[in-house]
Amino acid sequence: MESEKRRGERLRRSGLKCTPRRKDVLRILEQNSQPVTAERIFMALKEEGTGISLSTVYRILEALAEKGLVLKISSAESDGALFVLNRRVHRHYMVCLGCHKMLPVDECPLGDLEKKLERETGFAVTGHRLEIYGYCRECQKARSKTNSH
Amino acid sequence: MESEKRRGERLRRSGLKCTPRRKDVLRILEQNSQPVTAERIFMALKEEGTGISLSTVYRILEALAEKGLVLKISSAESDGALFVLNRRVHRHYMVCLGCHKMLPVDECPLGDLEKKLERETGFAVTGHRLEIYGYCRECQKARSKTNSH
DNA sequence: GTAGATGCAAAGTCTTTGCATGTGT
DNA sequence: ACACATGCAAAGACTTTGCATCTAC
Repeated sequence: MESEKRRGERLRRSGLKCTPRRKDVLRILEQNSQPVTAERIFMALKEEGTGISLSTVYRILEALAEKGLVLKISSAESDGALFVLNRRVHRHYMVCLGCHKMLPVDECPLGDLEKKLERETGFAVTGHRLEIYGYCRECQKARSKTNSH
Repeated sequence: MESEKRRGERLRRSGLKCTPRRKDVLRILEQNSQPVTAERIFMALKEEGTGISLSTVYRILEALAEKGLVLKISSAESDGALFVLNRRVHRHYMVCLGCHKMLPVDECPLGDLEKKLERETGFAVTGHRLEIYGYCRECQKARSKTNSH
C-alpha cells in the first residue's frame, strides 16, 4: 500500500521520526474529511485493534500541528479541540447547531480582505478561521415541529 | 449612574431576573472591548471588592449567552472560552499569535457568501465566526531579531 | 411566598506531564 | 548507542453540578 509510504515520507520531511503510532494517527486523519477530536482518533484506533494511549494521541497531534501537518481548531459549541489534516485545499464549513454536522463551503471570501488589512495595518496575516453557523435542512424541519408552542 | 439602569432593563427585557451579580458581570463585559475569560471577570470583580464565586460567573455567562447578550467564542490558541458583549455592531478581529492582542477589523466579507449559501444549499445561516491570525507589527520585529539563527 | 439566583465544595471533562520503558535512525 | 517516542498514572486547567441558603419579583 503506497499511501502508507507517503505518510512515512510526510513525517520525515517534516523532521519527525516515523513511528507506527504517528502513521496510525495520520491515517485516521486522512480517513476523516471533517475535524475530529483526540478521543475519536483514540477510539477509532482501538476499534480497529491498534492500541494507543490517549496521551500519545495528544502528543502526536501536538507535534503534527506544530509542523503544520494538522490544524487545531476549537469550537465554542463543543468542548474539546478538533483536529483536521492540513490538506492544501483551503476550506471552511457550515456547522449545524442542531446536529453538529459540518458541510463544506467551496468559497473563501478572505483573500482580498487579508491583502487590504496587511497593507493598511502592517499586520502579517498567516491564516484565518471561518465558521458559518445555522441549521441544516433536516434540523430546520425538526425545529419547526418542536417549536410550535 | 444611568448605565446601571440600562443594564437592569437589558436583563429584564431578555427575561432574566435583575440581580447585583448579573449587573456586575455585564458591567465588566462593557468595560472590555475585547473578549475575556470567566476567570478574568471573576478577578476583576474581586479586585474592585465585589465578591462573586467563579461558578456564578460561569452560570451568568451561560444565561447571558443563551439570551444572546454575550457571545461565547473559543480560540485554538488559548485554553478556556472567551466571552464578549454582543454589541450590535458586527465585528471581527485580527489575533496576534505573538502577544495575543486582538485588533478589530471593520469589514466583514460574509454577507454575500451567506446569502448565496442559503440559496444554494437550504442551510439557514444564523451567524458566523471569523478570526484572522498573524503577527502584529511589534511581534514581527521581535521575531525577526530572535529568529536570526 | 416561590421560582430562581448564589456560594461553596465536589465532581467532571479535556489535556498535559513525570517517569520508566521501548524504539527509530 | 542515544535521543526521542510511548504507556500509564497522576496532576492540572477549565467548567459544571448538587445542595443549602438567600433574594427578586
